[in-house]
This record gives sequence, structure tokens and C-alpha cells, in this order.
Amino acid sequence: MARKLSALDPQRLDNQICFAVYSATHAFNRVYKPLLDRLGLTYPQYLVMLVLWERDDVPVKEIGEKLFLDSGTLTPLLKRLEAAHLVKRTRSHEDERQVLIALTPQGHALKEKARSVPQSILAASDCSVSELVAMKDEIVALRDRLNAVTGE
Amino acid sequence: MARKLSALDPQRLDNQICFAVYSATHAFNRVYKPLLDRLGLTYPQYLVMLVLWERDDVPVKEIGEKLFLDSGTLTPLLKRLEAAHLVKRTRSHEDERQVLIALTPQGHALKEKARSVPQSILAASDCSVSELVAMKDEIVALRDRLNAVTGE
DNA sequence: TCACATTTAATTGTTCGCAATTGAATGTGC
DNA sequence: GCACATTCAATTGCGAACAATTAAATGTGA
Repeated sequence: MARKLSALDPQRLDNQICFAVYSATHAFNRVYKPLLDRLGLTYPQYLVMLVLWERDDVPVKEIGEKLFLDSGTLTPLLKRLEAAHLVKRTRSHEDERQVLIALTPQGHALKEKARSVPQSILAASDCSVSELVAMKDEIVALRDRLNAVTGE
Repeated sequence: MARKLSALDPQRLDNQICFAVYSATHAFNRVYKPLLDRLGLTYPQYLVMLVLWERDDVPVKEIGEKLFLDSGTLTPLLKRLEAAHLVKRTRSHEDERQVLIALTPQGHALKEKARSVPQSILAASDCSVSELVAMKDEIVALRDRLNAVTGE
């Protein structure tokens, strides 16, 4: 009875989906850490590289929209990637307000070295691909509903 | 065809469950922000308060185990909660290594003001309770499998 | 008892993440 | 063409998050 009540108490930590998501993010980070250390990347830097591996020469704004991050986060991060010789930052000629991010040859080459990362994560998840895809789709749908409330 | 290939590419951002979880965490934070601002709490501080509202006079270690956080994160956070007069930090008499965290009367009182937070989140999720519970359980199970790999 | 390991918080240094502001470039309405 | 608003990146300041180290208290084995 007491157990049943607490299982329904919305103010209990264990009942909060947000904490589940929050703590899962940290758990993922701990799994990614040793894999990304070998590439010399942090997880947010890895996300930026994923964006650039899909499409190169992208304005900061567009990276921000894809990753839901702003310039306050991206500007110093991109400067660190530039210092690591993985990207180049140049002002756009058409619109001088924009800074375009392009991969260096080293940045391109890193994609090959990063190819094994997703399967290592899959292995650590100890879960079938189809289950993960289903979960991912549910989480993305939830995220998008939350973003709709706060206006993006 | 090309579309189908990219939908299976494990190196694509959109196919990564980790990014889904990562971006959902930020989406949740943006929804929580205005609600917690009224309480004078950040989200991690709110999590610590949830722990203390369930059980008071808890060592830092135990808070860390419940939230998967270490002293490097918790020590300064708890000092800020103490500065806000929500908790008190005292060395344990039985074991001088431990610091016990106890709620102040203001800390206790804040629980009432925080009571409406979960239902606001539920509303923003635009999702039934049972769906959210099912998702939460799946995410927790995934998190625990990931934590098992890295040794907690 | 005494050397040694373990436990617990605290500290230091680096990197995110975001709010708020700034400044330059661009777009607009008249 | 010119005042005005908007857009974009950069900056500043604060609060996580974590690795690595430190220091004190406690536990353990000989």
C-alpha cells in the first residue's frame, strides 16, 4: 500500500522521466569517453564533427540548429576544434555576419577513425538495433513536443 | 534508395539514440527552467532537493549514488544550497569523514511550492502518464545496462 | 600497536550549456 | 537614402560535470 502510493508519487525521483533521461545522458557519456579520448574529442565536439561529416562548410547557426546549441556554447568549442586542426573558420563572403565551418584534411580523415564508435555503443547498450531505433524515435518525438512548448 | 541507405547509416546524427537522449535532456531543462526559477533552484539542485525531501540528513556520498554525481559536482552545489539557506552541512559524529546534509525549515517548506512542478512537466510532455512510465522504464533499463559496462 | 590501504569530501583545472549583452552586417519601411 | 529593426557570432558570467589530486578519518593485517 505504502509502496503503491510511492510508486505513484510524482514528486519521487524514481518516478521522473526527466531524471531517467538526465542520468542516461551521463551514462552514455561515460561509455563514449574512452572511445572519444582516442580521437581527441569530447562528446559535444564529436556531435559537431558528425554534422560536418554529413555536410561541410556550414555556418555556425546551422550547426546550432541541428544540435540545439547556441553561439555561447559553439564559439569556444569550434575554436578548440580549430586549435586541434580539425576545422577552419572563415567569414562568409556573401554575408559577413556568418562564420563558415569547414573540415581540414585531418578533420575529414578522422571520420574513418570514428567509424567503429557507433557499434561500440551498440554493444554497450546490450540491446537490439530495432529496439534502440524504436526508443530513439519515441525520445525524439517527446523532445520535439517539449521544444514546441518552449518555442523551439 | 539513397534515403534508405542514410536511414541505416550508424554514423548519421539522426540515427543516434545517444543524441536523442542528449537533446531530450536539454529540452527538458528548457521546460524546467522557468518553473525552477520561481523556486530559486537549478535542475541539479532540484534533484538534490528531491532526494532530501524523500529522506533527510543524508551523507554526500548517498546523494551522489542516487544521482550518479561525484563530490566534485556536489560539494560546490551543496554549498550554494547552504548559502540559499535550504540545507545545512554538518560533519557526522560517528564518522568524521562524512558530511551530512539536512534540510532547513525553508528547505522543507519549499517542497510544497514545488508540488506543481511534475504536473507542469507532464502537461508539456503532451503524453499520457502510462506512456511516460513505459518510456521511463525503458530508459532506466538502458541506463543501467550502460552503467554496468563502465562499472557503475 | 603500527604500517598500509580504503573511504570520504574537498580542491583544481578543463569543458560544456545558457542567459544576457555587445557589435557588426544585413534587411525593412518610409 | 536613411532611420530602424533584425540577424549572427562573440563575449561575459555563472553553474554544472568530471578527471585527477589532496588530506583527513577510518579500517585491516601482521
